[in-house]
Amino acid sequence: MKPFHSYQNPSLAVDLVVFGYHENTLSVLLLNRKEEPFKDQWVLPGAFVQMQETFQDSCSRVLQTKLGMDKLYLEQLYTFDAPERDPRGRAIAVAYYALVNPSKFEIVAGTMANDVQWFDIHKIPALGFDHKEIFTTACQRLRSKILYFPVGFELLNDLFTMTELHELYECILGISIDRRNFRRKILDAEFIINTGKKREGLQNRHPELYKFNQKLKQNNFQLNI
Amino acid sequence: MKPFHSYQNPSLAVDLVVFGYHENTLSVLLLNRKEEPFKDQWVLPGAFVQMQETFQDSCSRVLQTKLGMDKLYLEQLYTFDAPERDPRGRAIAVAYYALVNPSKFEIVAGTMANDVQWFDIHKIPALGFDHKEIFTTACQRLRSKILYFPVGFELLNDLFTMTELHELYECILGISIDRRNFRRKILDAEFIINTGKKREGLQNRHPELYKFNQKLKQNNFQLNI
DNA sequence: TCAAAAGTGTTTGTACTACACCCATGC
DNA sequence: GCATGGGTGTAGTACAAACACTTTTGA
Repeated sequence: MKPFHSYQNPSLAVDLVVFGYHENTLSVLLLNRKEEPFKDQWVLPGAFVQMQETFQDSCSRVLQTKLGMDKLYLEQLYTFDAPERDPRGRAIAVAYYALVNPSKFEIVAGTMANDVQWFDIHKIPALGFDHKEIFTTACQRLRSKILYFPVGFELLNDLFTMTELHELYECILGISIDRRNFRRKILDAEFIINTGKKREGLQNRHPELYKFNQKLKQNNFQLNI
Repeated sequence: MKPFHSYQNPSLAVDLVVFGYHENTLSVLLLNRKEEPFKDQWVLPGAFVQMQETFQDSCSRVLQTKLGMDKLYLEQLYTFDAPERDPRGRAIAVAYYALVNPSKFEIVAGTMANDVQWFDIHKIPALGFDHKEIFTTACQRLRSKILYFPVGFELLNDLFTMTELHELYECILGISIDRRNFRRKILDAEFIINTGKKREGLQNRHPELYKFNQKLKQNNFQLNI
């Protein structure tokens, strides 16, 4: 058995769409490039895949070194292969998306970028490479995923109120959802568990606190919203 | 702007799960390897991605040269990156799945394989590499895709009867579906169009012939079966 | 006692399920 | 005329949509 020929292989990178939710706004993390190509433009964070690394490893490395984050919800999105997507040469991008609670982390620009910032997903600037397309794909995936898997909870605190969850769904889906029907459906789906605790110290009635149901039943629940 | 460093990059291949439907059986195309690793074992067809090729190009090349097929329904599935998946070294596989009407093609083993054959998806042999996992992923994707996109029609002739379509859905989903409800739902979804023609020369009542609706409405229809 | 947000239940309509009969054709 | 498969309709049920009142809290 021979090892691989020393073919030339396309370069291989992971690019990350990191979603964060804060104060009723869904945001994505962008960094401003210090170097050509696309110097001083905003792009998705990413890194070349090292020979011994899994994609997950590469993603963790990006999140850790560039952003000071780690151990997030991470899911492979799609692999982008347009030959002209990188002016430096043939480059394949395996896109992942991550969900973050920004209040748990503090972003750090690192040495490789001018700046790192959260952008409201409705107000993102022009992006370098084909990152606009990757971003759009990620938004679509998130919207469809949230309907059949309790994925949004990564964006919230461990304990959250029904209203917070409701607002998150409205924000991600971009529609308004009847509060009472939403409650019934999300409880029927058994995505969440009532902890019995309440959030204290508010002006109004103290809302019940829920948590994500770790042991959720496997049968592909479809949340018809 | 500098070109890429001469990093060593993982080798990059496409692997194809080619589904065919014939005589009420959903099959997958496997080839028997002539060389190590996994010599004389069955694997999914695949090829290394050339520097100037898109993944689609690579897939077409596989289908054309190894199988004598081309221009099929083709969709990217997932990118597999386990470091040990290929004993020759680090190799990334971008998996695609394809849908074929086997009666339109004749498979050819080519020079690279001992044999190429259709296998009933319920009776596939042990597969080399991580191809079992790729195959399983493809089956799941096909099952979920068929419920919200008229993807199955690629597996049938251009004109087909309602019964043929019904049997195809039962076969792919592995469940039995009420004939009359199926007809109503598939027509409501506007996946297909009645051509007004009938299939002649049968022993029994001549069934109406349908065709795939090219201009189907975009609003993500969910076929609740 | 008032304002603001949280919790709860009912009615209505639509869509899925289950099911049985008639029709067309070739032998 | 009969066997075989193809086409059609309806009653019951379950779930989603629409909607309003009561409760809790702090000020």
